[in-house]
Amino acid sequence: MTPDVIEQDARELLYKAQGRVTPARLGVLGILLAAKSALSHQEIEQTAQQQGLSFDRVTLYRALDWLVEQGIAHKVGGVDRTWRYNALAGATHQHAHFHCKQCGQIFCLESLQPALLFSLPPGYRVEEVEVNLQGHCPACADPGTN
Amino acid sequence: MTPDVIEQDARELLYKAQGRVTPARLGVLGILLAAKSALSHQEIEQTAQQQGLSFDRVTLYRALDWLVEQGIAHKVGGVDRTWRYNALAGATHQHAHFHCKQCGQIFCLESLQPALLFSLPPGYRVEEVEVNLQGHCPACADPGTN
DNA sequence: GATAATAATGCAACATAGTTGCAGAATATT
DNA sequence: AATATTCTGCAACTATGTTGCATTATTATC
Repeated sequence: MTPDVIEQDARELLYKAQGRVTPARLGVLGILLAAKSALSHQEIEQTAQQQGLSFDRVTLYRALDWLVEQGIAHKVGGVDRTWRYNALAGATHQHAHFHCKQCGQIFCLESLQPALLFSLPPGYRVEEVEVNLQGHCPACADPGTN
Repeated sequence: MTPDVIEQDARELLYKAQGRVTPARLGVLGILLAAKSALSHQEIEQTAQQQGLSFDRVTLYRALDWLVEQGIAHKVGGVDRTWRYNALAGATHQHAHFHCKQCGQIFCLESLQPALLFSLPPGYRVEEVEVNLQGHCPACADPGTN
């Protein structure tokens, strides 16, 4: 995806939601769409700066919250206890996340889902599932293949 | 378990570890041993106050870190992105946690473990697993039975 | 294209979780 | 009882996240 295509995508997504299309939201959503893994607030801020964008820390928090509210982005709790965000392009809400200990990236594992529940003790009513795996991602586990 | 038995247990565990037996460590470990679920730093501090114990916030952090280092306690990341601690009486390290939305308690689910890994994409090397479930615990889901 | 209503932004200040350095106090060892 | 070592408490600090409010930008309407 080229930058312009991403910007266009971001713009469309924002139009569909009820709210205003602002540079901050466009920028943030663009960054999320371009990212291959979930980004922390800090990573987003840095990327924005590299792109010449600049907005307040608070604005970023609010833009992210808003994107999550609108169902455009996804807020995931990583192993380091900070929130990360990614733009879900039609992904289901409940899926596992893999945190690579080496490169630090977080990957969504859409496939790892149904195997979970069958040994749950009786009486528990499960409403949300969070699965965080840690280890080495394919690229870091076996650098030869890339 | 009565308070004295717990204190005795705590004392023994501390003796076995290499380090000093201090009131703070005894108190903290006692609280953890008496708890049915994983406690946050804040909850431990409150409980300690109720018992007439008093130590600095920092001391508590350090005591907890030390207990974790010694393998006496277990540090788990809850859904609210804060750390919680519990004294693991022979429990395996890798098990799921259940966070009750109503009573806020966190339960360890020792049974929920082996079903996890089989649909993982190839290439990932998993070294740690964190499973956080949210919902209603048996007591809150069906108050009649208690 | 200008105007008005509404919504988003920036700033400052605050809240909470957690960390670090260091002097003084407590523990274990002899 | 004296010593070396290790904890503790204090103060200050960092990082993450939140709130209130005045200012600015967006969008719908004219």
